[in-house]
Amino acid sequence: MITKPEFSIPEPTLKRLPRYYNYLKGLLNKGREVVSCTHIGKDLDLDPPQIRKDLAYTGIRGIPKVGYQVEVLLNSIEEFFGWNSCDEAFLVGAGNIGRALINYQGFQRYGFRIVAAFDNSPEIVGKRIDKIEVLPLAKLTNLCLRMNVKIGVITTPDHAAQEVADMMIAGGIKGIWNFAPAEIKTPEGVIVQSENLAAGLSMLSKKLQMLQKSGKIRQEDTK
Amino acid sequence: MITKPEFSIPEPTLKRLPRYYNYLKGLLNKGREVVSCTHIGKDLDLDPPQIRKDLAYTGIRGIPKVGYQVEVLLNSIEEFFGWNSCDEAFLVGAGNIGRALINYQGFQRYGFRIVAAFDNSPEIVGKRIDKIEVLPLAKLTNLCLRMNVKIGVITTPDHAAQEVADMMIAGGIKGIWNFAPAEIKTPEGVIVQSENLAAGLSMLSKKLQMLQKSGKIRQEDTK
DNA sequence: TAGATTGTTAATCGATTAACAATC
DNA sequence: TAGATTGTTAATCGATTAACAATC
Repeated sequence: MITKPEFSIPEPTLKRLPRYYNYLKGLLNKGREVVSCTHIGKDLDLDPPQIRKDLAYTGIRGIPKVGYQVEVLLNSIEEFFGWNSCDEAFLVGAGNIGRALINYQGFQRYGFRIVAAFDNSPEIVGKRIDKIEVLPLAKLTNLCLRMNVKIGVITTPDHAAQEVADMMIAGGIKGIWNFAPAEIKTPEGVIVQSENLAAGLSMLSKKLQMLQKSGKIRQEDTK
Repeated sequence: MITKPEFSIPEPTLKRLPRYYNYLKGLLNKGREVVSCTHIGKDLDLDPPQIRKDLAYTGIRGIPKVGYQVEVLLNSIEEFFGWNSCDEAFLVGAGNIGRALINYQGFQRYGFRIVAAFDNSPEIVGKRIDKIEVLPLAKLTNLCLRMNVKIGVITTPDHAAQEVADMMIAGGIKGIWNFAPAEIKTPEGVIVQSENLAAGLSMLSKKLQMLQKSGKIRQEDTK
C-alpha cells in the first residue's frame, strides 16, 4: 500500500523555489547579504507570508527584524533539491529539441546531466552531439539497467512517446521528463514531468485573446 | 480601472484543454466518432465531471446517454483557442533553444508562426535558420511596430531577458513566451508565459527523491 | 525602546470531487 | 423502459491571504 509521504510539499511551492533561487543568485551577485520577504515579494510579485512558508520547506529559518541571509538561503535551496550531486539521464529523440537540450549545458547546475542519446534513424545513430554519442534505440533498455540510469528524457515525435516510455520503464527508469505532446501512462512509482510547450503557447494566446476582447468591450462601454 | 473579464477561465482548465485535443486527435485517427467523459477520464486519469466542465468552457454540449462527437469537440477546441488563424511572432536569441523552436514547424497547428529572429552576436546575424533571417537586435522595436507583431519569444541567456522584454514592450508586443530562467517585469496589459524548464526538471528530481525516501522509510517500517 | 520582520494560526478563496436530477 | 451519460448544484479539499503574537 503506497501512501503519500507525511510531509508532502505543495506543487506550487516546488515550482516557486527555483524562481527564488534565480532571483537570490542575482541579489548575491549584486553583493547583497540579507533580504526580507517584503523585499522579495515586491520583486517577484508574491505575498510575503507565502514566501516564508515556501522557504520554510527547505528547512531554513529567518531572523526576525533582519530577514534571511542570501547565501545561506541559496545553499538551503540547493541542498533541498540535491543540486550538489548529479543525476545521469538518457535522452531519446535526437531531433531539434533533443539536440538543444544536449547542447545546453546549463542544467548541470541543477544536478542533471545527459550522458547518452538514443534514436532509431540510421542517419543520426553513430554521430556525436556535443561529445554525446547517439546510440540505436534498441540498446536503451539494457543500457539503462547496466548503467543504473534513473531519469529519461523524451524528445521524440508524439506517436513514439509511449513506446519509448515503456522501454525506459523496462530499464528501471523512475522519472521521465517528457517533451512530446502526448499522454504517457506509467505504473505507480514512475513519475512523469511533461513540458507541454503547445499548452503553454495556447494559454498565452488565449489570455491575449481574452484581454483584447475585454479591452474592446471596455471601449464600447465607455462610449 | 482594469477588471477581470466576467467569464474568466480557470488556468488548470486552459492547461488541460490542449491535452484533450491531442487525445481526441488520436481517437479520431483510430476512427472513433463518439466518446464519453467516463472513457476520456479513464485514459487521461481525470474525473468525468471535471472533463465536462472543462469542455463546457469551449461552448460545446454533449448528448446525454451518448457522449460527445469527437470531430465536433476537436473543432470546438480549435475555435476556442483560435488555432484556425495564425499569430506571427518574433524570436530573440538564436541559441540552442531558439533554433530548435524555429526549426520545429509543429506550432503552426496551434496558430503560431515565428516570422523573424533577432540576435546581437555578429556571427549569427545575417544568417538564415530554416528560411528565417536572423536580424540585428537593434531593429527589434521598430520592426514590431512596423509589422504589428504582438507576440515575442525570449530564448536569450538569463541576464538579457528583461532588456529584450523591454524592447518588445516598446514595440507594442502584448504577449511574451519566455524560455529564459529569469524574472520579467511587464506593465499591465502585457502577458508573460514562462517555460521554466529548470523548474520542471527540479520538480521531477525532487519528487523522485521524495519517492525513494518514502520507499526506504517503508522498508525500515516493515523490518 | 520602537519598528520591522518572522512564524503561525485562522479566514478566505478557488478548484476539485461528490451527489443527483434531467435527458436521449 | 432501463441504463448510461450529461449538466449542475452542493460539499470538500488545498492553497492563498489575512491577522497577529513572538522576537532580534
